[in-house]
Amino acid sequence: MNKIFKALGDRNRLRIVLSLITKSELCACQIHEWLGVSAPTASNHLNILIDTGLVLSRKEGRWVYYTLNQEDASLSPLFKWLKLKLYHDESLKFDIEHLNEITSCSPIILRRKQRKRKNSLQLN
Amino acid sequence: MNKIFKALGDRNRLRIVLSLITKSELCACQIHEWLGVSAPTASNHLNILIDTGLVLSRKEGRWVYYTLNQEDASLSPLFKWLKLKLYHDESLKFDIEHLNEITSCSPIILRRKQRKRKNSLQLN
DNA sequence: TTGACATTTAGTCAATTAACTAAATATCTA
DNA sequence: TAGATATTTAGTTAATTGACTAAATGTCAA
Repeated sequence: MNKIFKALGDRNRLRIVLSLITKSELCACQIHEWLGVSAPTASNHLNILIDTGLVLSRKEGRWVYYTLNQEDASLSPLFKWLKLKLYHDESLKFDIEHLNEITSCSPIILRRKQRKRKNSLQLN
Repeated sequence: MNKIFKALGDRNRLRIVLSLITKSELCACQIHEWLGVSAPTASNHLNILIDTGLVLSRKEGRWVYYTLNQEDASLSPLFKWLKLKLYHDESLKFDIEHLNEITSCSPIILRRKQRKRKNSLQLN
């Protein structure tokens, strides 16, 4: 149980779980983009969440997709509480709304944009 | 919300909350004795729990008593989940059972015992 | 009123953690 | 098959944290 709280005690890992409550499935690059951290950092957080059993992953070629672990029934009261809290917290709702911009296109298109941005930064 | 998880992410603070789920009210010295940490360390943890709103305190002369914050209704699903988890976790139940030895006498008697122990250690 | 005593505050220190970059791995596609 | 690309692993570093001791605060009781 302590492991679960330790996992959710980090702001970015809590944000990942909240994003999966509202979006049900996201790929690594979407999460990394949304959190605003490097890909390795996001990967590390995701692995910690998987280790605690809060999150499940599914590999599809080069892409990895993440969902909440709905299979573990003992977690559902916790997820329910998180959902409730999310609805009542304006700043969290605002944070989550930015997800829509990222999920409005497919991960492939998102990645193309990310590369473009990176290249234009190198020109400066 | 993140503050709450940060608070419960520490093993000793989670133990305090679990002890208050089973004992409803405990004084600072009982908690300090049970956790097995110094009085200042226990005091610090208790203040963090009060700051998050998870715990309430009541001062009675030199003694300070702590309870769960049952006034905040939004916390009750969380406490309910903790209680459920506690019942299903053998190692936690075992840990909590040691509380009975500490709460089997009044805080005043407990303190007398603590002082006795400390004095006998200084003789060595 | 003085000394004992429950708790808190202040200050220090070692361990943990979360971030980053660089490099490795694995998979797709031209 | 070679190069591009999505993700992970390794290694480094700065910031945070949780523990301790010493000293301060506030309360009781002789």
